Formats: sequence, structure tokens, C-alpha cells
Amino acid sequence: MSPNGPPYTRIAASLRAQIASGEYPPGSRLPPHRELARTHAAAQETIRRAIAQLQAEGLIETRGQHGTFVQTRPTIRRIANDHYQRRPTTTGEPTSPFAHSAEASGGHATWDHETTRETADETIATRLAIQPGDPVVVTRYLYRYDGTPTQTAVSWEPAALTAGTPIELPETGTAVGVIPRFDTIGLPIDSVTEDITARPPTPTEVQTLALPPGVAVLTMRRTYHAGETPVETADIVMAGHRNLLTYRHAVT
Amino acid sequence: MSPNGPPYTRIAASLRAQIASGEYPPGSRLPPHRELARTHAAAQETIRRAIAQLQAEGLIETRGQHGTFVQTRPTIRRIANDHYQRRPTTTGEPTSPFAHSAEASGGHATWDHETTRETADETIATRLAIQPGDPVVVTRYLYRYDGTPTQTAVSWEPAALTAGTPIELPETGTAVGVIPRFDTIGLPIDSVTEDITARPPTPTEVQTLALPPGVAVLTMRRTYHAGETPVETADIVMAGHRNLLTYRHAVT
DNA sequence: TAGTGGTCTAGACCACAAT
DNA sequence: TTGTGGTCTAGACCACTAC
Repeated sequence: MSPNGPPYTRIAASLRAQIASGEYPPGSRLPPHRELARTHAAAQETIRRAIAQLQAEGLIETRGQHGTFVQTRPTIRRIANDHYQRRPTTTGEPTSPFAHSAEASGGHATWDHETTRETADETIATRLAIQPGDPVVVTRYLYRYDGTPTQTAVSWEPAALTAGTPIELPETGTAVGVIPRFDTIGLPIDSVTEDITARPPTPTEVQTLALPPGVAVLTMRRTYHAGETPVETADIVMAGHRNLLTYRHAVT
Repeated sequence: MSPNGPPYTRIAASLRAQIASGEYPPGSRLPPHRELARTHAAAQETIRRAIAQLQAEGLIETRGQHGTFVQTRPTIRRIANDHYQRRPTTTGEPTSPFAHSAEASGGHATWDHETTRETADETIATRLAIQPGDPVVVTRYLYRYDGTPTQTAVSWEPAALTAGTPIELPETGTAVGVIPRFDTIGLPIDSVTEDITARPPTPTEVQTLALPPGVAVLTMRRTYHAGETPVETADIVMAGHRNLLTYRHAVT
């Protein structure tokens, strides 16, 4: 088609066009590497480079030793991190930002969590404005969307703030979510900072999030403040190619 | 070191450790592929896989035919997309969000732009709530940070809104920035939506942003609204590994 | 047993830089 | 001319799955 660039990019472009044209519809299987090597008159390794490129784009997926398949859900799920607003204290059942956005996009959210007590290392101490070695309550989450893992999060809270209160352990009391929890102990959260970046996944993230090779993760570092006091900080990691963070700000 | 995984991941881990330990300090040159192949008792192609992995992590950089170098600036630049607030109309010279954040992190910002008149395709028409084929003012930007390209943006505005006004062409009047410009024609912007995601770069983006292979781009789709009317929409693209988007919201 | 993706190898050629 | 990163090849082996 286009005679520019090295062969593996041309082969990738050719396959990309065949997928876009519907010749290989979503869910269908691509020919085996060795057959593609014959039809494109290239070596198997060259085919693999082309395949790897499409994989990084999230277009196709290789399933173990079963074959190479066109992605069935290139559709991006939307995480509506709208405003951080307290819900009107009506009858609605408590929910989390993740569950809220999942249901808004027509799916079902579940999550596992595990809470431990640890001491703050230097990084966390800085983020929480405490001293290294101070006790913190750490909670690790794995969020699933319709059953498949899509997001991990690790949350840190200074133990000194919640010790002896009903919200000492997240995910156990009646108040769900960071903002309502701290409301109940008279430490109202009034601001949140979020740092967003993209980076390649760690091997662990590849495994837990079932990431295809080459895709980046979108990470958010979020810290809640009550006045000048940081009350919770979290690292949130999700697959870059199937997530969209949406913000709506007022301009004043 | 660690006997797990295929050789190329072990070689990558080994090089990563050598970089972290300071054996290869930032800016230094790694041995040539062929030499690494000898010392690690592997084929050159295997070395290249390991190198490609480190490249995708932003740890090293290959410069044409000069060699492989440890990245000198793994330091992430900060783009402070704080609140969208109108500046107090004092004596300060007009500036842009990009210039503001660049100077906040100690660098110097410059940008080129080119404005054309086009007609809206279906996507842009939807985003601007106009009809396909309606005239739009399109401006393409290339932003540089201390001289090196770091961000591209394309902006669309419905021509019908600005025709015959002093702000018909962006970047020509006295008002700099979207919000001040529309203030001057009595169409005050009061909200902005931003959609953020990560994806692999297009070949064009690889070239214009001088991206090393494997790194993802962080993209923002931003739309300004005056009431319910979209007045400007833009696609902003930056390298994922050296950019950080920072938000600070009030919680109400 | 056969098919599949994944990996490795030894050797080759290219374009480009510096010398 | 030499050295470099980048690419391609033909063939091989492995782990896993399906039959």
C-alpha cells in the first residue's frame, strides 16, 4: 500500500487496514504468524514486530497459545471523575467513585481490599506531611469491571488521625468513601490534588491487570486535604488504552 | 541476578540495576549492542529487545548512530493545570497556561502556531455542537520547552462565533488565551471539560515530539463552554513519560 | 501429535556519523 | 573506512493447548 518505512511497519499498516475494513472483524482470529509470514513474504520475526505494534495500540490481543484475535472491546470505559461534591444526604445507598462511574457506563463494579498497618517510608511521609516511621493504615484495592480487573489502588492514611475512631479501618464502617468517612469524625475534606501521568507498567501490573504487552498505564496520585492537613493519599493505576478520565471544572 | 523469565528480561533487569547503581550515570554511554552481546553471551537481537524495554521505560535513549545513552532528564516536568481562574486584571503581561506552567518549573516556553479556515468534519461538529461542513477556525500549535518540542495542540473554534470580531484569529489580538479572548466579545466561558487518556503515538507524533520508541502519549481533549455553547475544543498531545498533569479541586 | 505464540541465534545488509 | 543503531532472515527450540 504505502511504500514508506521498513517492512514491519508496512505489514502492520496492512493488517491495521484489514481490521478497519472489517476483513478481520472484532473477535475474529488472525492467521497464524507462520502463514502471515508466507503471504507477506517475510520472516516470522518480522511478522511478530508488526503484531507487537498492533498489540501496543490495543487493536489485537494474543491469547496464550490459542492465536491472535482482534480486540472485541476497543471501546473505552469512562471514569467520570466529575466534581468532588458531597452527595446530598438522602436515602441513596453509599457508593464509591469507581462504582459510580462503572454503573454510569453500564457495567458492574466489584472490588477486593486488604488493610494493613505499616510505617511510612520517606515518600509517603512527605505526601502525608508526617515523619518517616510514623504509623499508617494502608489499604490495597483491586477493582473489577464486570469481573475483569481494571484498576488497582493503594491508599495511605496517617494512623494518628483515625486511631480510636469508628473509621479507623476503611471499608468497615457505614460511611463509604474517603470524604464521608472523614466527615463523620469532624475532619471535613475541602480539597484534593491529583497528579496524572502515563508510564509503562511494572511486571506486577502486567499480571494483575492482564495487560497486553506494550500498553502503558495511566496513573493518578491523589491526596485529600482537610485544610492544610493531608488526610489520605493514594496511587491509582489503570490500563491506559481502555480508560478515559473526564473532568469538568467551573471557570471562575 | 534473578533467574526468572526469558534472557532478554534478565538482561534488561541487569542493565536497569547497573543504571540505578550509578555504574552508568545519567548522560553516560552504554556499550555498543555488539559488545553487550559478547559480555552477556547473547545475540545482538536479544540485546535489542532488552534495550527496547528500557527505552519504553524512558530510562535510556538511543541517538541515531551515536550510541545508547542513559537519560539525563528522567525528571518529570510539571504542567500545573490548576484551577481555571481568570487572572486578576492587574499589570501582569498576558500569558498562556503552557507558558505559566513552564516558567513555574524553571524553564522557558515558546510556541509556533498556524491558523487556517476549514470546515468541520463529523467529529469536530459533534464536539462543537455545530453542523458538519460549518466553517471553523483551526489553529495548530507546537510548544517547546527550553527549545525542545514537548507538546502539540490543535484547536477548533466555530467561525460563526468570532466572525467580524477582534478575536477572529487566535494569537493575533491583545488578549492571549481562550478565556480572556472570549471575555472581550461578551461570551464569558464558565466551564471546561477535559478527557484524558494514554495511547501509543502516531508516526507523526513520534517525529514531531522526538519520542523514543515505546513511550505512550498523554492526550487531553479539552472543550470550553459558555453556558451550554461550546466555544473552543482542542486536542493536546504530550509525551507520557516526561509530563505530569496536576489538578487541585475544591471539595464542596 | 500437531498447531500456536514466544524466544533465541548467527549472520547479513542498510543508513548514517565520525574519522 | 569504521563504528553505530536498526532491520531482516532462515531456522531452531520451548511451553502450552487442542485433539
